[in-house]
Amino acid sequence: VSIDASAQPAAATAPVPAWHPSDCEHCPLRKLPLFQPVNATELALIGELKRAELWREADALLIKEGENDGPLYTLLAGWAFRFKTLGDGRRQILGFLLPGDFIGLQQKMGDASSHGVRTLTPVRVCSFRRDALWTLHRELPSLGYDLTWLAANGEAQVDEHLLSVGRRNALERVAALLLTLKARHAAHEPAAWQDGMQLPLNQQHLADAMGLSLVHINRTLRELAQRGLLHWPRQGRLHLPDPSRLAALARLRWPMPLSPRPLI
Amino acid sequence: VSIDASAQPAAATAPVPAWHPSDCEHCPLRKLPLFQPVNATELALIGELKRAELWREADALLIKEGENDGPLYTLLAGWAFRFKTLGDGRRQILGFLLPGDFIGLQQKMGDASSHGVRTLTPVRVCSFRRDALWTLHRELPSLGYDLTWLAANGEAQVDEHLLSVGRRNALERVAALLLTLKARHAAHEPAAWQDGMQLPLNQQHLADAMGLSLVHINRTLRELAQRGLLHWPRQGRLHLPDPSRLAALARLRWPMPLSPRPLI
DNA sequence: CGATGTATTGACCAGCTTCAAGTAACGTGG
DNA sequence: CCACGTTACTTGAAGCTGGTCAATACATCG
Repeated sequence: VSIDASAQPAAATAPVPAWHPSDCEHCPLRKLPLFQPVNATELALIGELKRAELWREADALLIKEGENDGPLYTLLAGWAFRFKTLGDGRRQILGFLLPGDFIGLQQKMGDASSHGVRTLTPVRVCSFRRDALWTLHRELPSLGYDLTWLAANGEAQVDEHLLSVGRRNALERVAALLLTLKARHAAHEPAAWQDGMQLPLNQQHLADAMGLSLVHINRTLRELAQRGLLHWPRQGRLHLPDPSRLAALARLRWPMPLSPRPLI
Repeated sequence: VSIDASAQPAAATAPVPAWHPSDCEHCPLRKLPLFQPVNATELALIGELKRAELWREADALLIKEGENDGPLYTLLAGWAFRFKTLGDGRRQILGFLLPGDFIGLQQKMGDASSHGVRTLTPVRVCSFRRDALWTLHRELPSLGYDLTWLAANGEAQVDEHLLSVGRRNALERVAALLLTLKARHAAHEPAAWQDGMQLPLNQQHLADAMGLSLVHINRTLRELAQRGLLHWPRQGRLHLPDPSRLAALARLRWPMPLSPRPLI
């Protein structure tokens, strides 16, 4: 996929392009069982609040760390991650963002603490008007409820991640992360199970997500491979031959329950 | 403070006691600048949804891990903490709850992942009706917005915690945690700065929060004390003589900005 | 006074980090 | 088409941070 992102104006300065709310109806994401159905009224309001559909290249900064009035996005295609930085270069990846995830909730709600968002692949996003959060609540409480749901669900995901980093050892951490990503990925491409999944991460990303060093991530991956729990050829697709055994190692429930989520 | 919690019926089975919404107006928490003002309409709705005011003793389980239709509380007085467990006894404390914090948002929003809540001190809580979350959104979107704010703010707090556990060393972690608790505590008792703060935690709690062992927490505290950054006599009040130096050690912004939060 | 929970300290060890070097894959320009 | 630069991955050796085990001190409470 070759994308020239510079041809796209930045979100903040872009003139409002021709946009038809009806495009929302054809959003292929909504057809997935991963997402809750919406009624026509809700769909119409979401369409109204939409400002533009944008492309960004891989490794692009969607939201700057520390920014407190950043943009509001829904990720339509591609992967990204949230992160925080410690000033001397130490970086902690807080979580990964997959299609359908809402981006920027924290930025809009108080300036307390803030994180950055960076793309992992070329990405397509919906950008929303700055006042969308409040409008959604005011006009359609059901969508306001969905926003609370998304925020609470986001916290639950970070909770689980914190459990890993705080109390699991390296093998367990990597097992838990890869299984979680596999489960979330499978909800988008149920067909791709057989030939493994294309993970757009390198070992540095894994290290920064797990609070480990790059070197130790490498050793841990090789250990998992040696135990027959993982095949991940260079630049190739990730295979997890025995998810149940991995889940037992990580003390993780498997299969992982994924409840249908709102898509805004 | 001597409290016999067994004299109070469990929340789920309690008959609705005599309750006057006007009590909400006199809630001493609302007088603190930490909390956003509410108008009469909002106050009335909150009062309506309130079910009871309950006491719990110290070290009581407010919410069981794994429970997915648990109660909904606002913490009125006392401290508590959220935690997750790994099955073989390993426990990760996810965060600490202080008066004004809303408890149980995650439990109500999907069953994905769940955590427990345990009190640190004797505690007074408001319990809400099960459908309060939806009613708040439907009847008063401004309160629905507040709920989203609270959920997003909760995620931001866990984000910061995850940064500590993932990328700070033991000294930095403890410094960051104690400073954060000091800042939050000070918002409730601005007067108590001089003679230190009463922290209702033991070293095991610190260890489980920071992803460290009990022994290493002890050594870290003594190291901080030796550097003159901390005085914490047994069972006594915690003094942080030089918060700025602590903050520099932890690479934390100081003074810590605390924006006014909604109180529901 | 003994029982219990919490804090403290030492000795030893292991998991993980750091440093360093080497290999493989890929894109670019000559 | 090859030389080269760049990036990601791999591996070894050494060392440090933090874990485990175990014993002791201290405090509170019945």
